[in-house]
This record gives sequence, C-alpha cells and structure tokens, in this order.
Amino acid sequence: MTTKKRGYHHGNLRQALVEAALELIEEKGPTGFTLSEAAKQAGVTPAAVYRHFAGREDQIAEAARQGYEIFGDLMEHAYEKGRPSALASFEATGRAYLAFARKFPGHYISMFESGVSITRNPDLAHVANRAFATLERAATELMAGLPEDKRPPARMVSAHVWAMSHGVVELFSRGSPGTRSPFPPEDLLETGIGIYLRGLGLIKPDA
Amino acid sequence: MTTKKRGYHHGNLRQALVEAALELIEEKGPTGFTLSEAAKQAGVTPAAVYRHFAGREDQIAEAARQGYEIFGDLMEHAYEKGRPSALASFEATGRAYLAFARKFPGHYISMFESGVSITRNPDLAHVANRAFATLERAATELMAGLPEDKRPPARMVSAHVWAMSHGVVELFSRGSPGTRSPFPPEDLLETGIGIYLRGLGLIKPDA
DNA sequence: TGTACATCAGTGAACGCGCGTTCACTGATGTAC
DNA sequence: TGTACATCAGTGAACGCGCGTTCACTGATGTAC
Repeated sequence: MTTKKRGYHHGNLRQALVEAALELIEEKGPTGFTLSEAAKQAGVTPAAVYRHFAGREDQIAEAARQGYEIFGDLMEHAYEKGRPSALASFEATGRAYLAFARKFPGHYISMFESGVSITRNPDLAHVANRAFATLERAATELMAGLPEDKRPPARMVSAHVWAMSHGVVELFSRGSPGTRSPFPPEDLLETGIGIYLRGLGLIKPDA
Repeated sequence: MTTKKRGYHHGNLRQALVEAALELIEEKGPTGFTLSEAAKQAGVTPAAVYRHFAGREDQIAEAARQGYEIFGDLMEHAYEKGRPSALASFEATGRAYLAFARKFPGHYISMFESGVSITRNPDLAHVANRAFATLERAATELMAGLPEDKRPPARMVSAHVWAMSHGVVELFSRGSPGTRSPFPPEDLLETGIGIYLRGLGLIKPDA
C-alpha cells in the first residue's frame, strides 16, 4: 500500500509473504503457519517462496525480526516520551510491552511462541538486544535514584518487569489457559508494576 | 514400574502412551509430538491409540490434565508447609510454580504451550481451577494481614504472582528468546516476589 | 527508436514423507457352565 | 478341571492429505548497442 517498489512480476513478494505469514500465525497459532498456505495467500506458487527465503524457518525468522524491529521502536518511543522522569520512562516501557503484544499479535507470536531460536540467528539476536537494552537502560536510570546500598542490579529489575509483562500477556491477554482474565490485562500490569516499584522504594506508600 | 495392572496385552497402554507423549513434548516441543510416534515409542501400532483416546488432541489433553493434577498437589503441599504463616505459604506457592516447571517440563508444556484449550474441556478446567484456587487462597490469607484500605483484591495479587512466575519460566528458565538468563530463575523469582511483597507492605524495608 | 540479448521472478509438475484416522481382522484373556 | 464362548486390546493394511522442497522451464522486465 505504501511504497510500491514493483519488482519484476509481483512487486515486493517478499514482504507480501511476510504479511501473509503474520496473518496466518495470528489466526491459527504458530503451528498454523505453512509455507504453502502463505504462498497461496500471496497469490503465488509455493516454489516462488524460495526466491526470497531459504525455507519455512527463514520465513518465520524474518517475521520475528520485523517484530523485534517494531518492538524496539515502540520501546524507544515510550522511553523517550517519559523523559526526563526515569520513573515515567520505566513505566511507559512496561506499558509499551503490552501494547505491542496487543497491536501486533502475529509478530509477538513469531517472536516468543513460534520456536524461532534467537541464539541460532545472529540477525535476530541483534535486533532483539536493541529492544531489551532500552528496557534495561530505563531500569539503570531508575536505580540511580536509589541509595546505593538498597539498589538491586538494573538487569534484574528489567528482568522482573519483563517477566511480569510477558506473564500477563501470555496468561491474561490471550485466551490461553486462564479461562478469562479476572481483570483487564492493562490494569493488571499497571497495578503489578506499581506495587513492585513501591517495593523498590520508588513510589510513596500513599493509597 | 509401580503397579503393573496388566490388562489384556500391553498392561496399561494408556498410561504408557501419556508418558511417551510427555517425553516427546519435552524433547521436541509441543509440535514435535505426534500420535504415531508416541504409539511407536510405546511399542504399539498407531491404531491402538484409538482404544484409549479419541485422537491426538485428547491425548495431549490427558497429559495436561495429569500435569494440573500434579501441579495442584505441589501447590497444596507448598501451601500447607508454610502454615500457619500466610507469608511463608504464599512465598512457597510461588517457588512451587517454578519447581514444577523445572521438574515436569513435559507436563508444563502440555498445560501452557501446547494450545490445549482449557475452556473447551471441562475436566481440564476443573483440575486447573483447583491449582489456581490454592494460590488464591494463599493470597487471601495474606491480604487479611493488611489494613482494609490498602488491601488489593486477592485475585489480583495471585494473578500478579502467577504472571511473574510464568514469565520467569518462559523467558529465563528455558532456552527461548532471552539468550541466556542473566540470573538463576529461582533467584529472579525470589527477589521479584520479595520486592513485590515489600510493595504491599508485608515485608519490612530492611536490606 | 529498434533489436538482440541477459536476467531472474515466478511456474507447474513432481517427489517422498509422515501424518491422523478408518476398518475388518485376530488372537490372547477372562468367564460361564 | 475342561470346554465353549464372549470380550475387546492391539494388528496391519490402506486412505487421502498437505506438507516442504527440487527442478527444468518460461516469459516479462531491464539493458546494451
């Protein structure tokens, strides 16, 4: 829809295939994606896929890579928006995590549930690191506001928030096991992180 | 190995199939499990499976069901062990979550990553609820120790802890995306819950 | 501007594979007399 | 104890299916002269 770069025949088949894959993954889960069906959805023979990807695995990896790219951008935006308040920045990155999962479920699943191995794909590892580095940077600045003797490692703090965000998404933001969520996921994450930050001594114990 | 009930030919094929499924799931992920291979591993023709299960889906569901059963037992044990201290009970259930994921990875994956739908299977819903009810009971008791005006709903507190536990397992306890864990998962969860509880005002702000 | 050629994105047919599921069967086990 | 019968767990062959992947090809696009 945007820049129609029009290649030889199809005009950007590669991206069309990625988008087809994302739709399939979103609809039918990570298992539901097949190279053949993605090709069909893009109006092309399965064999054509091999002009653009090494195979099925590679196609998912590209979907995940684009996901990490978007994710990283969102995190950075959130981080910047909260500045100069370290607390606001940190909270915003947490919210951004959930917002990303909601808005880009296909990407999210590709990244975290498709079985794509980050360790085996250096490209992926690189973009993924950028996203997580933002969260960690926010944590580092946050810790700077604490007395040194009661300052947990920033990596640990970011890991905690990452874990809670991920847990909320997996358990309560999609129809996985938790029947239905007892609370809106956004509220759950907001209050959870709020209590956590109070535990760090960063929020006054008001109400 | 234990009670050899010896049925007609095989002697408890049903359970042997469940165990084969668990091994396969543990080894090769939720996708890696196939009815045929489970049958083969149990030394039996694929068709034999249909004497004991309605199909592939049903076989995974039974693996998950047994997982929830074990999980529920572990949670209850942890809960009882911590008594009469509500705090100890609550912390113990959190730890039990991670211990379960570590000790019974096949079950864990069947329950949370296999795509088995709890809502569509009443049997499953029932055993799952028992497990989560324990966590919630622990949370309720814990909240009783707080002044009423600053007492978040027990359901919410248990959801928070559940989410963080699940997140730690998914992200740092297995080789998913997080490269390698920056900290031992047990420590991560312990400290995370510790900070959270402090935020609730349940632990003194000592060290 | 027109023609000859090179490129290479996508085709279409074919492959071998393992899957989940069905079916009529067989033969070991348990039971009634 | 021995015989006839009923049960039903597991067999073996077959099925249709869609998968990922390969290959020689074709024909539209871009380029050199």
